Amino acid sequence: MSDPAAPTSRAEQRRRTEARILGQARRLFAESGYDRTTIRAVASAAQVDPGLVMHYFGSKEKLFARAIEPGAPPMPGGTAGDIAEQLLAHLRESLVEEPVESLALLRSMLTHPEAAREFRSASRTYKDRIGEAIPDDEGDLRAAVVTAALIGVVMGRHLIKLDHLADADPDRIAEILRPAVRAITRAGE
Amino acid sequence: MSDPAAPTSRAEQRRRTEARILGQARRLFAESGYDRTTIRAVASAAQVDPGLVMHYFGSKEKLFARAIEPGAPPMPGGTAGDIAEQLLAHLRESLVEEPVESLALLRSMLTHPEAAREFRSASRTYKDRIGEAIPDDEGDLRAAVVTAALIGVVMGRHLIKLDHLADADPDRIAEILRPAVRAITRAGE
DNA sequence: TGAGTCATTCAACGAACGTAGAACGAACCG
DNA sequence: CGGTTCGTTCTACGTTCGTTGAATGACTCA
Repeated sequence: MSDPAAPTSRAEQRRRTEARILGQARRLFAESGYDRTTIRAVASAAQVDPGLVMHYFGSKEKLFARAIEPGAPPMPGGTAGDIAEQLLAHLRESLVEEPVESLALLRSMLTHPEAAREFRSASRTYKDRIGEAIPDDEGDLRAAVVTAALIGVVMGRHLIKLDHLADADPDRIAEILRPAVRAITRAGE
Repeated sequence: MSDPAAPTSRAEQRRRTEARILGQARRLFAESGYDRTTIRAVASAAQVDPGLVMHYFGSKEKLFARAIEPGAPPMPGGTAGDIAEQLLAHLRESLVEEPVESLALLRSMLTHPEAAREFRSASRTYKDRIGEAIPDDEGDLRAAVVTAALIGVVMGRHLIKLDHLADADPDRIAEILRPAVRAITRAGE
């Protein structure tokens, strides 16, 4: 079986298998959340033995941690007006395609304490940056409000699949939200 | 029949026990979600045998259904401006005290399919009513957007407990959101 | 008072899960 | 070529859970 076109070295094979497992884990965590996603199901989806998943990732908890690893959300900056536009742009991106790692985290954060902690700390720096740019003595609160509201919209579309929201044009949604986001962040005041 | 000193009739006792179980179930479902709340934990919290919970409610699924039974959310109506104010008033209520039944539903809707279905159908009539009042050819979308955004805020406060949002004054939050809600619902245009 | 209803408990089953460790076989290396 | 590494599978253990059916004992009512 001399196959020059298929360089299946052992290290390479391992990398591929691990990536396949992690990909299926992300997909399943995003679809069903932490508790309802079993190691067995991930292994089966990746066409691998459950024991192998344990061997590579150590535990279900560690597999989950890897699955929701930072997607490095674009840090906003600039004036309040700039930030408002950046928030809307980021929202639009999150609406057009499903950000699998983010959805895995969002799906699980209400039921899995570790996911909740991860999300809180991830959103903290994000919000702080926004809060600084808001010319108001309650900038932090405004930052939290706009963050929560936008997350609600993303969840409503991808996870809850609310009517009219699940299949609407992302540009229209962003358009509708623009004045709202600008109002909350006090852009242009 | 005349037992003034012993208010413990059998029927009465049963009603109380059932109510105690249901109350603890609501609390635990709201705290931990469907999957992480066990029949055993509910029974233990209600100081009762797990078998009794089954005997009274039939199954965990049916217990959950009872726990999230409609809280009859106030149906909005009137002009777009009226509705915006009603939404803000309802939001304020949901921020001051934790609406346990609603939280049980919200906490579980991302991971429990039945809860998701229940939430979608519950929010449907709610959104429809809002959509009708919005003077716009995309009123339905605007209704869905404002609903999702407000849910995000309630979740951010009670379930995720975002900094600055979890302990802020409900009136301030409603105040910050007023122009946003009015913009999305096109109130006063 | 005695038979029967019914609230409640007890013990146990079967399934599913995370996890551990032994075992196999092919790729690697000297 | 022979030994070793290592990717991978197999089998099984212990726990937890939803659920069940029999058993208990106090209340009800004729």
